[in-house]
Amino acid sequence: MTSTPSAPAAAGEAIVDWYATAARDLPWRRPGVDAWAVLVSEVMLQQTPVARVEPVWRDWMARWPTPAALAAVPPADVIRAWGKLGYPRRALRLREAAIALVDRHGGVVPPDVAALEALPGVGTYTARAVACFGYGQPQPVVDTNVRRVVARLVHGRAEAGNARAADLPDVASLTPPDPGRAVRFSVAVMELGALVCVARSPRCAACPVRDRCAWRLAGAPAHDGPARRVQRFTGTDRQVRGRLLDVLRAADEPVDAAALEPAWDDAVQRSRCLDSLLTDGLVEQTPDGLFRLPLGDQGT
DNA sequence: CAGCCGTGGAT
DNA sequence: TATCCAAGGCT
Repeated sequence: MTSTPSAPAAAGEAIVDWYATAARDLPWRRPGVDAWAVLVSEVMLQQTPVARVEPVWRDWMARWPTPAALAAVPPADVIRAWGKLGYPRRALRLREAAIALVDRHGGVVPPDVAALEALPGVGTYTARAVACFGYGQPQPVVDTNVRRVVARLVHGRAEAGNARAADLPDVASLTPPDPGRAVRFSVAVMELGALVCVARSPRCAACPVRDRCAWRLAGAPAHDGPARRVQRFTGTDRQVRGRLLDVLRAADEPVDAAALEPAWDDAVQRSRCLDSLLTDGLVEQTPDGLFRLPLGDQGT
């Protein structure tokens, strides 16, 4: 005897069916892509759009197809290969994760969420994404897209709040019971948020669950809570650090402090940012006081 | 937990 | 031109 599916579960099934027809053909989703390749893609995709990640991911996977391959190269190589994806500390953490995989996991990406979360640069989202997309586990995967879909579809709100533990049960309530469909649901609901239920101008006409969406049924009310503050960039240390790193990425040889002056006029801020880059391990100083991207062991 | 950590395309 | 915001993580 069959029980009537709950309304949320029916919505989840509809989202899985939609994905079968609407999914993008992204390289890290293709058959045969292993968990290491998935992990690299997920770290690169943290706060960086798909279109900018694709070519860099291809380069990385060609150069470093295994954790052991990446673990063997100096930080300077991964910082350069990271290019302009942004947040270059992610590149360092990915290399550190590769080293941890070699040291503690036999050079293999572990399949369990707890072990994944223990890796540098791998948090709640990324650990579950790797377990689900890399190993086919029916894990709830909650990113900014999923939280926005849930906010509208389930709660009738225009925008999601900050990430909370309560997001996981919300997503679980939508997830199909069949394990295979549950895995596809995790990627499907992200895709729905990325392509249809987007932040600025949602394309509700193309939405497979528009008739069940609590937000639309409520008349698509505007966001009522406090507007989430957007981070400034111009003039911040983030910009200055980026400029300094630009100079060092382009330099074949170590450079002196004078070579970094054109990167930013304010000497106080420039110095502070250089210090922070040294602290982060994105820059190192040679014995004679010059600056370069870190060579790690092979620099000595 | 609020603030910080890059970058560039779209609006 | 200014603002938004993009598959988060860390402190």
